[in-house]
Amino acid sequence: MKDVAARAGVGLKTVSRVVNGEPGVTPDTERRVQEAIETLGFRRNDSARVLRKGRTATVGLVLEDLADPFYGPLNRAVEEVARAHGALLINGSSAEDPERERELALALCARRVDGLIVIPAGDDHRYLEPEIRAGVATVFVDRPAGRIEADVVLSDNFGGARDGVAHLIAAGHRRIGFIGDHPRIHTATERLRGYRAAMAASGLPVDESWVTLGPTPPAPVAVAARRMLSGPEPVTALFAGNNRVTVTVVRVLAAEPRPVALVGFDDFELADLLRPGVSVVAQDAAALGRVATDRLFQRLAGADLPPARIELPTRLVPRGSGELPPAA
Amino acid sequence: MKDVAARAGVGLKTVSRVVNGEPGVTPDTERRVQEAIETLGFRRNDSARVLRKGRTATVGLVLEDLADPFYGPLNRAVEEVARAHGALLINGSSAEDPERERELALALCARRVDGLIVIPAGDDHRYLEPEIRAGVATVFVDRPAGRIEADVVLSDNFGGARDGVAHLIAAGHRRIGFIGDHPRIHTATERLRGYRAAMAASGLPVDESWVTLGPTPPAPVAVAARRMLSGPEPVTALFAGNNRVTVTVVRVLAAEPRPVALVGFDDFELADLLRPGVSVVAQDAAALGRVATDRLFQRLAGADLPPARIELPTRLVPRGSGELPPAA
DNA sequence: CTGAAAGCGCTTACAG
DNA sequence: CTGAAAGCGCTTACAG
Repeated sequence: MKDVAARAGVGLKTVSRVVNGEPGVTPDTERRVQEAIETLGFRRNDSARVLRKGRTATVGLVLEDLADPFYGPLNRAVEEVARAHGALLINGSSAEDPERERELALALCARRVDGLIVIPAGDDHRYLEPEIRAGVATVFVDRPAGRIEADVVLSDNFGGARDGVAHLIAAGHRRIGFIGDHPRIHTATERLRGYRAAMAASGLPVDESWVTLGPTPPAPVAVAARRMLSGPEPVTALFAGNNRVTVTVVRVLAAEPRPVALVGFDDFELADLLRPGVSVVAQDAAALGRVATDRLFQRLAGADLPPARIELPTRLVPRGSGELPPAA
Repeated sequence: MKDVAARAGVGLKTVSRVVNGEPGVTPDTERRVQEAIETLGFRRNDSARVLRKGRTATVGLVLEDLADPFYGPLNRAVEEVARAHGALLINGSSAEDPERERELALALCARRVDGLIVIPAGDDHRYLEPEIRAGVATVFVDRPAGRIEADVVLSDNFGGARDGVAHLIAAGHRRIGFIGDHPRIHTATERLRGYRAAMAASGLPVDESWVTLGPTPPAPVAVAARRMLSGPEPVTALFAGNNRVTVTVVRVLAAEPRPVALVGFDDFELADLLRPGVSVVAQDAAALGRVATDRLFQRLAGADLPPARIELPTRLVPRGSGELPPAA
């Protein structure tokens, strides 16, 4: 910038004005500065700008896995809202590891992101307290923060699971299995709570062998599903606790001799093209991201809001698998 | 940092040493500094650090759509390699708009990312020349750069499509349709070239009504597919030019009275669970991201490499739909 | 082992 | 309409 000023024969401030399109520069001066910028190949350094202005126009997003299709629309929605506010997005995966979540979130804070959106992997977020106090707007999505007061935007996991299980009960099922994520994960326990509530509401007992919470790679989920489907009193329907589980269960059911009813939490592409179509409790991932980021920018705009818990409704989508009657 | 130094009764440089874990500080001094950091809630400002050091330890990624499942694994692979080198990832979607790609790429450069990975939407990247000259390592992925010399990592689009179409021909088809993306997109024309090569190699004529290149939302693709499947001499097989097209074609075929063979470019989840399973030409999206980012960090490490074109092989995955014989 | 001075490239607050 | 001075929060290069 100094070089540009020298070459154009003007002061630093004038170059700054031209670069930022500020008023108060003669057309002639502006032209000279522009020329100098071109010939010198000048490119403004935003780091220096940030250092002076305080704001970075950057939002950080910590999610579980950039490759998980569930987070794609959420990621994109956050980007779109950020873009509408002129901000860029730095994001990274926690890989469901609390320590990695922490490192990533703190690295983003050190870069002075204006705001932080976190899909929590851990259950203790007190490490963010100094950052929040220092002015980093923070919103949690999909799961609540642990041990701190903060905004959270999530789906109605309890109600969605309850409705999905009630749907299976309405189709005549009495022995219904539940396969969900690790109990450390809030959504998993909420959905299990919904399952129990639906069963209780219909006066149905729950045999604890029908319930599994644990890691959701294909192998252990398949084992759990097959176990529930064997023995003298197998379940006649399954409720899958998330999209990863659902896909594995569909694979297991394809190899079963008799039809087994299935409702899954989370919608997924092509669910309607399978035979039978897979009935799901759909949540709106894009809306989660949009609402969270809107909230973030409200805070950045100076709104003095108390920490809120915003719950988005889910939607039951019947497609066939959830309407199958119990096998004789 | 000044406050910390004052409170600990040391110089600025000593605080800097402690914060960065540099040697040459007495344990006692270090303790005093640490205490001051804690009580004052000091957090290092990386913007200032960057301004001084020159490197930002940040990589920028411009892709087409953060929500597209094809790019999820690529995105994650880039992140993992960057993370292994201690760098964070800023990314954004071009939405297949050349102007938006340009804005995004230049915004990333203004933030002084160390390197840039671009999945091109446009076909003229001369706007990046000053940046590359100024030292921004740049690698293109999935599609080559336009009008500049630069590294590019892509799949063997020509060979993959040729093999896929040859596979359909081997099953007995002679009238094969091709539905691909907009001709502005390099992968689309390469795959079409593969289609034509396979047809020519078997001495089969191509009726131009069997070929459509254009936008790939569901509606126009469905129209094109239905058109090819109607009339007195309908195609008996379809080659779908990418995963978006394949999904739509599967939907159209589900409503067709007679079986139509299908091979799609790009693999997708659940392709094996559909009936028939969808045969595809699979490319390794994660490998694309990994190889590109490795190349980027080689450049950042100072390797003096000429611009290269790295082509990754594709793999034909037969699952049923591509092995269907022509309907009688 | 420790620290004072200069500078990274911008913007802010002023003065002319 | 224009510009000189000070400063954002660090690190570098040096001296003690």
